[in-house]
Amino acid sequence: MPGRASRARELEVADRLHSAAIHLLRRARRTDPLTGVSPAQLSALSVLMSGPKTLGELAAAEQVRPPTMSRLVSAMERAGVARKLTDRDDARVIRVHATRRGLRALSRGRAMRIEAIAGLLSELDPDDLVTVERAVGTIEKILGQRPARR
Amino acid sequence: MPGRASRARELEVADRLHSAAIHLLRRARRTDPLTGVSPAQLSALSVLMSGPKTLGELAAAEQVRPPTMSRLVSAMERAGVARKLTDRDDARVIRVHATRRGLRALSRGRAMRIEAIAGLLSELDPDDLVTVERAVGTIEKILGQRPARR
DNA sequence: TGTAATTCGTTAGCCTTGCTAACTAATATC
DNA sequence: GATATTAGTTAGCAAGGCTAACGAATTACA
Repeated sequence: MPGRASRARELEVADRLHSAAIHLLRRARRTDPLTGVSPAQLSALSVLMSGPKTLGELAAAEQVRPPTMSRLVSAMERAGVARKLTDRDDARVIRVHATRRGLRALSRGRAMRIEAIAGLLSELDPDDLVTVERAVGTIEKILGQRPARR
Repeated sequence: MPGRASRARELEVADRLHSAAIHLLRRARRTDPLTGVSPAQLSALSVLMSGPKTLGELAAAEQVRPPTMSRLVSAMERAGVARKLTDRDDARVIRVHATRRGLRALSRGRAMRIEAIAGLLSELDPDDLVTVERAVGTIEKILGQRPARR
């Protein structure tokens, strides 16, 4: 059983990990305005990439409330990056599709973010890159263990 | 000189790092509504923990524009978590201090986020924790942050 | 079958937090 | 002493989060 010392270690690493994640994402987001599509829209589009979703599913995937997603999707439709279609079997349900234009914007925006982070990583020597890669795998693992809930 | 292969590696790691950071922060943010202090205020307070900063320094540290920080600090002052003092030697300069109450709010609110992340880390075996710790140090380095607390 | 409960999404209205442009006040420079 | 620069503020806009309250569609069931 882990004792007090490892608990303190976990807290300290958690603190720094938290901070690093915040600052990393801030850095990555700097390129977003160049896409013409907002960060929230890009994020929603990335969910839609795997296929149409109902509005509620999309809200759950993005961990926002239905009204927030409703407004976001309306804006996306106005921007021409998504379309709303009423479900054939249940007229309460709205199915949201990414348009071709939306998918193009997604890959453009995403590429810029990834590019920004990759640019930072290119400053690392190979050993450090391996360390980061392993840590990411580890974090993916612990995030996957407890499914998102709300 | 690094070749094509390492470039591709960097892009792949960047992609996964980006995604991991997003999901990690989503998880951490779930506790925010319980704090009573807004996320932006919490983040600014954490910078002030190491001592007073000028408004400009604070804006730079938080990677926001001066007007954004100006308004945030005013709100923090109204909320009693920070105070603004004019510099003795240069009357243009505002020095921002965290109040005792601000520091208490910081430890309360931040503790919950850190707690959430530490809870995830506690599922790791010691080797994996070491890997994450080293990777965080690496990322701090390329972001140009102090490896110290935040 | 007809009424009541539930579900899905929207509308309205609020708050926080980004931004730029344009300003004031203070300091530095020449 | 005039001018330029610097620090911060004000005003006004937009995005994106929330809750409360609502309408429409569907489901459950007496």
